[in-house]
Amino acid sequence: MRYWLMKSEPSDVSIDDLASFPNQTIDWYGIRNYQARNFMRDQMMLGDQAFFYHSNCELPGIAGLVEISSQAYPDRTQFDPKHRYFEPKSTPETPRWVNVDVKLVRKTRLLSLKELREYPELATMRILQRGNRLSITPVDPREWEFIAALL
DNA sequence: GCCAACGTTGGC
DNA sequence: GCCAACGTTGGC
Repeated sequence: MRYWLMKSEPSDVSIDDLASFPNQTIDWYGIRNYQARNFMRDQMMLGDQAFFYHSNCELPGIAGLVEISSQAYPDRTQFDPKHRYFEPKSTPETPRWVNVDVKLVRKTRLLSLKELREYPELATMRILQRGNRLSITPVDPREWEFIAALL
């Protein structure tokens, strides 16, 4: 089992939005970065755990715990010409983008980015590195345990 | 809204 | 295959 951190803009999908969805589950659509796609396609397994992270908002930080509840499959939004995530180069036979399903485990307190930066134990986390933009990143098990104990 | 950092595109 | 230009991300 692996651990992950997955960013979402709360103006798009917040932790409270996720809690309100059927089965408290969402298809993690809209990933248009090859590295993040490959994580979902090649490494994510059913039952993997992830932090749900609020990004690009007033108070960025970890907002909840989620788990991976499906294998990767083609992202529906790439086929919809009217969708902002439309991908003209994708066909149903050769889809370029995939997503997994993500299910809420529980909402947590907001563990802010500012607080995350205060712990030397977390200094090597990808999310804390300068210029980091990757929206899905692996989390080291030791970092996972450390953060989980703070929530 | 600013802007640094990064990923992608496309001409050559 | 290089790399300049461009678009996006995301903290502040």
